[in-house]
Amino acid sequence: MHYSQLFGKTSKTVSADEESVNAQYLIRGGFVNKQMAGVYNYLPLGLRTLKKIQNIIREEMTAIGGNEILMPTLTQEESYKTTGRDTMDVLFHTEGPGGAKYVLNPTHEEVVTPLVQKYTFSYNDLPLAVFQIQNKYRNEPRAKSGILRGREFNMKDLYSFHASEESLNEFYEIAKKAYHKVYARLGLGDITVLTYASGGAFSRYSHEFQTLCEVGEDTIYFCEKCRIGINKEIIADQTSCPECGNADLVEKNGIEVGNIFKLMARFSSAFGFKYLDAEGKEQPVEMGCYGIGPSRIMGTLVEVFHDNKGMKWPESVAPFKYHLLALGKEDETFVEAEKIYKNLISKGVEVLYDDRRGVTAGEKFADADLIGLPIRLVVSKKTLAEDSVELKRRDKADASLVKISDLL
RNA sequence: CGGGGUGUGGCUCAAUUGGCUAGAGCGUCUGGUUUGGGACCAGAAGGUUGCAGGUUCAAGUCCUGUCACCCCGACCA
Repeated sequence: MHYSQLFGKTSKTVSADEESVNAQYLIRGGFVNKQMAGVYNYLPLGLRTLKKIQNIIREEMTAIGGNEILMPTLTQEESYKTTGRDTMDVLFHTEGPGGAKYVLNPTHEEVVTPLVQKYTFSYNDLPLAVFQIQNKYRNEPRAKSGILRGREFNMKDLYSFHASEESLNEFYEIAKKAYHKVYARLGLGDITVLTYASGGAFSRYSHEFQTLCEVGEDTIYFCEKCRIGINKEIIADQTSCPECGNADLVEKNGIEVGNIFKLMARFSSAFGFKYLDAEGKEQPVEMGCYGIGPSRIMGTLVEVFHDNKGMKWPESVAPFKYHLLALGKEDETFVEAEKIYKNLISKGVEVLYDDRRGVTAGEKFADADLIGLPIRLVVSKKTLAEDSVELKRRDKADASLVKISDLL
C-alpha cells in the first residue's frame, strides 16, 4: 500500500478528553475514528488489524469444530420475552411498521437457540458448535476507555449444544485450550490468565480470560504458582487458588478479554429445545457460550504494547509487516524504493510504503513510530550509496544496513 | 443512573470585572527555500462560539432548559 493512497491520516494531537492510551494512539494513528461515545469507524489500518485478530480467532474456533455462521443484528422483541431478558437495561429497542418491536442483539442466545433447534432432533445431531463474528449492541450507561468498552463492538461468540453435561464439560475444556492458543498467537499469552468468575445460577464458576494490565478495570487475585486468577466479585466465596489451594494471592488489574460460560439448559428450556435420546425419550439440551471481543482485543494490544512514541504491534496482527520509508528529494531514491516495494509485495510480503514527497524525514519517522509496524525499512541517498536499506525493528533501538539483494 | 468537568474554524487551545472587526498554533491551499527525527519564509481560505430561549445599550462570557463529550462511581448474561 502506498501511504499517499491510504485513507486516514495521522495526527499530532488528539482531544485532551481522550485519556485512554488506546483511544489516543488509535485515533492519532488513523486506525479508528470516533463517531460518538462508544461507537467507532474503523479506517483501513484499524480494519486490517481487526481482521487479523478475527482471523486468528476464526482459525482456532474452526479447529475445534466450530461452524461459522452469521446471525442478524435485528431480532424480534418476543424472543427476549421468551427468556425474560426483554427488561435488560442494556437493550437497544427499535420499532418497525405497525408498532412491531425489535431489539439490537447484545448477545445471541435468543437467536442461536431457536435457530439450532430447527435443525436438531436427536442425539445423533449433537454435540454441535456454531460461532459468528459480528457486532453487538449494548446501551452501556457509560461507554469508556476508547474501544475497550463500546456501545457497539465486535464480538466472536461461539455456542455449543450437547446431549449431556459430560459432553458440555468435555467441550468446555477444549474451548478453554483453544482460547489459550488464541491469546498466545495474539502476543498476549504470557500476561493473559484464566480467571474464575461468577457462574450464575447453573454452575459454580464461569471462566474469564484476563490480560494483566495496569489500566484494566477488573480486579483479580492472582496465584503466581498456577497463573490462575480469581475475580474480585467472588473473592468472598473463594479465598484461595481453586487449583492448588494457595491462599497467598496477589491483587492485580486485568482487562477481560474473553469469557466462557456453561449455560446448561437456561436458554434451551426457555425455547423448549429438546432432543430424543437413544430410547426415544425427550431430553434437555445443554449449552455453553464462549465470547471474545476482537475490538476490545485491539484496544488491549495498544494498552499493552506501546511506548511514548506510539504503538508497537505484534507481527501477527500488525496491519502491515514492513514500513518502507523513502527519504530525501532525489528521484532516484523514490524510483529505487518503488522497486523494492514492488519486489517485496510480489513475494507476498505486506508493506506500507511511505512514498510522500516533500515530507521531512522527521515527520516520516514520527509517523512510523506512531503506526508501529514491526519493521521499518529506510531508503535514502545514504543507504543507496551502500546498495542497502536501513532496517530497524520497532521494539529495538538499533538499526542496521542490509544489502538490497539480501533483503529480497 | 449519581457526582465532577468540558463544548469556540478540520484538529489542539486563547479571549481580563459582560465591551471594539472572536485570536494563535497545527493542518489545508499558493509561491519559494529545505530534505536522516514533526524544518523555514511569504501569502490565502476557513467561525451564525453545541442547540433553544432569556437578561442587557451590549453575551463566547450571565441565567434557564436541552443535547453531546470526558473522568470517578454504580451497572456490566
